[in-house]
Amino acid sequence: MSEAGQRGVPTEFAEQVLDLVARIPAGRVLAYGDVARMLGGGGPRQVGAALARFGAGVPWHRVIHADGTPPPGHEAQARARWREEGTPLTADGSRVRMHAARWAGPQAPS
DNA sequence: CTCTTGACGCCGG
DNA sequence: TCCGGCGCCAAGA
Repeated sequence: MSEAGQRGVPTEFAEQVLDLVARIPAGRVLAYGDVARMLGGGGPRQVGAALARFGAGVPWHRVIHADGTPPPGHEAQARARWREEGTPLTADGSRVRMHAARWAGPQAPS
């Protein structure tokens, strides 16, 4: 009841994913594979699965493909948010400049 | 226990 | 630059 869209019970790995994604500063992004590596487990697919099921309460639009493209089924939503937050985008604004927008991690300064 | 699926990533054409 | 195929790992049926 506190959270909507949450199906079933999240695994511990899923909770770690949500926690890290919630810490990503506005205007910055992480790739699914980046999140998996920072948590030190599973793989990019597990991160995507966690966000697909429990990502309703976190800025999931800050987690994208390694090449800077948004997740299927939410391209328009993600692009709109990037524009709002001033995320570094390509000239056409269709994808994120990973090299510039990639968040260093929870320890790195903003 | 086995098979299929999936908000991915990388390489080759 | 775009498209397709293969590899990885865990959850679900």
